[in-house]
Amino acid sequence: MAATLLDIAKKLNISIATVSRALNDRPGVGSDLRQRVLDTAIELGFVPNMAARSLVTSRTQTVGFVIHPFDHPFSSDPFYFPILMAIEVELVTHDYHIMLTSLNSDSPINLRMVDQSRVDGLILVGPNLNPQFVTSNITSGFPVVLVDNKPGHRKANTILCDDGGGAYEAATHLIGHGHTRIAHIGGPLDWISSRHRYAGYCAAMRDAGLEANCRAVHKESTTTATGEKAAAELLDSAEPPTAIFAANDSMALGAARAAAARGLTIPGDLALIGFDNISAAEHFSPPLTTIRIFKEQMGKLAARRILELINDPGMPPVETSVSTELVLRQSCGCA
Amino acid sequence: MAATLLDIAKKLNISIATVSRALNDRPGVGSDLRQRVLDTAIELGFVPNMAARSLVTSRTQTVGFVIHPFDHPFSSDPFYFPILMAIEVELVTHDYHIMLTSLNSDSPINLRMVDQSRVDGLILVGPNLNPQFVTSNITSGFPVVLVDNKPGHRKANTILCDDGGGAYEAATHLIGHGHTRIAHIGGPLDWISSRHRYAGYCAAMRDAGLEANCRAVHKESTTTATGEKAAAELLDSAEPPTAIFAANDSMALGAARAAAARGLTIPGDLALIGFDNISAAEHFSPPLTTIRIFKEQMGKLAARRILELINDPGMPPVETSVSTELVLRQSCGCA
DNA sequence: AAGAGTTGCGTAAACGTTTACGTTTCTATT
DNA sequence: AATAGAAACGTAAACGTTTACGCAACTCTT
Repeated sequence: MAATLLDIAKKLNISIATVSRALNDRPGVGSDLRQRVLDTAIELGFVPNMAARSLVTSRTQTVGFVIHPFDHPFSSDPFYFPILMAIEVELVTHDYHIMLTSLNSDSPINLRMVDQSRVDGLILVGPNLNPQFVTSNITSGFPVVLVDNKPGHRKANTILCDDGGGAYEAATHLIGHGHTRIAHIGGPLDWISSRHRYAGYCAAMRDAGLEANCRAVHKESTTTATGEKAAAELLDSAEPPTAIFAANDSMALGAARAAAARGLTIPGDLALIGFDNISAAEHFSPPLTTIRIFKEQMGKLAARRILELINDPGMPPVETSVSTELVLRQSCGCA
Repeated sequence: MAATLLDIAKKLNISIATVSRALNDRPGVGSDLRQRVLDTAIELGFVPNMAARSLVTSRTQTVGFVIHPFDHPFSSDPFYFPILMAIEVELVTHDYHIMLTSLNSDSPINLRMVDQSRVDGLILVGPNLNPQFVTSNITSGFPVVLVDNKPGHRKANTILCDDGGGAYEAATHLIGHGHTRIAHIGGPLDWISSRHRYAGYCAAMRDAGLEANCRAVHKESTTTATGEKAAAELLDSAEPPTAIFAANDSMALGAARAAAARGLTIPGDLALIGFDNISAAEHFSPPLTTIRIFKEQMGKLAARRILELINDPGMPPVETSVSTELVLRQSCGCA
């Protein structure tokens, strides 16, 4: 059905080699003939067959996007969807496609996608991927970039947001409102983002001389329910905090629930800042102050990085951190 | 690097044809030899090269997932992400992969994905896809299934949720609470889901003898802001409604804002029901009564349908509707 | 004007499968 | 025991590209 190189060649009484050269503008074909090839190519609606091409070039012009299927770490909002779409938009401008695969903890370490040589590179997303899987891939020499994940022991191409900086800014802002007993509700400490956010919080407290007041509780999940539970522990303790910085918006909303259950008003009795800027944050009452993550930017950078690696696999690893933004609303105590 | 059929053949002193037959368990190879082939295949870590295979079979074992890049119709929650993941999970059990592509309104009608014969079928998702693109694809004979979309004039393989039934149940529930002046805030009427939800609402009113009280406003977007605007119009009118059924949760939250701005309490002065059951609905105060959509089920069905079509392209089109569920919380007036 | 270099094109092999068609060997029928 | 048929395996072509190599016909130097 679809036109092939041979169809064009026969129509012009030339060889398929010349046709191929003309279409891939490689040297070795006269400019007049080249033009005639181009013309009849569009006339016949020619589109190169990818299977044939990649059989000989061993290039597929496809990158794999690997994600944990139930991975909505810092919110029940699908966190990674905007990143995925941004990657796709960027890749498509370079004639690349994206192949999706989910990988839960008990999946085999090897991806069929790469074994069958369906992809030229891999973008691994999220902190919940099997660490053994991650390291085995980044040491394989196969082009890999990590998003929101980072192996501790080895350099890798990584795209993160500035979790530490964002957390520092959030905590500092609460300090600026006059709070001294500021607590932190964090995520699992084996997530790089949780560690960085916690570290940013600690640094801010230290720089303000409030080191002794540091108070953090880390849970294994980051849902609203666990946020509520964590806040309950803090609020029911001997010296309850007057402000809470939660590692994500969902937990911040949970904290607000715990506060409401104890008759505490926000931000009067308890100031609150989250992280992520999910859609619910804006519509909450009071509207939730939070840290915005530029996910589109992260996706774009991930896409560009993987393309660079594919074209030059020898490049040394680079870690990239995208800045965050404090978005002020009312839960922190601002007007 | 990767082992090929020839490697196995040489190791066993047989021909690649026999190896291929053994691995694809086709007849024509003795059971003892077949076993030895299987053994050395896993010994050498053989994985068939997809490019070579699909070059000769013209099958890629891949389906394309097409989505409008800024398509988060019934909420700012990425609506289609759970559907996408469910499709992937179902396809992977059948050794199929999924290739993602975004298609905005000004994209060319033809998908590179299919022209380059990278996919065996297409799943088109969402109401915002170019209608010309949709119809040109479903008439092409190429396997296509639609999700949350349906061409008016022609039969197609379609997966919808029971928008009409869900809306009917929502409106009927409000009527059960004693309301008579129930308004509807709807989405764009060129979306099939908007039309069905509107129709369900109308049917419920009619069946209750409240036909004369029907009152609907449709906007071009479905964000919180437009929900607020629509509710404002309704609440500021001569005979304001005592209950509102919104076509999605985001608009319902907007309506709650408009109510709050007018000093109206929920559900006392204004009862409210949404649609979708987004995460924010549960954490809103009061918690939002809404209609739950079984997106995972929709994805699973879409995946199965496309596989059926790929294996038998001649099958007559089937329209599937997944039932919805009323989830009762407080915004409707329930305890 | 003879040699060297360049340009334009064709020939053919290669990528790793699947599969139609032969050929041999085995089993079953008479 | 002779023959037919089935079963087991090999040969080779095909899928649609890319690309190394070869061979002309030019263009340029001296």
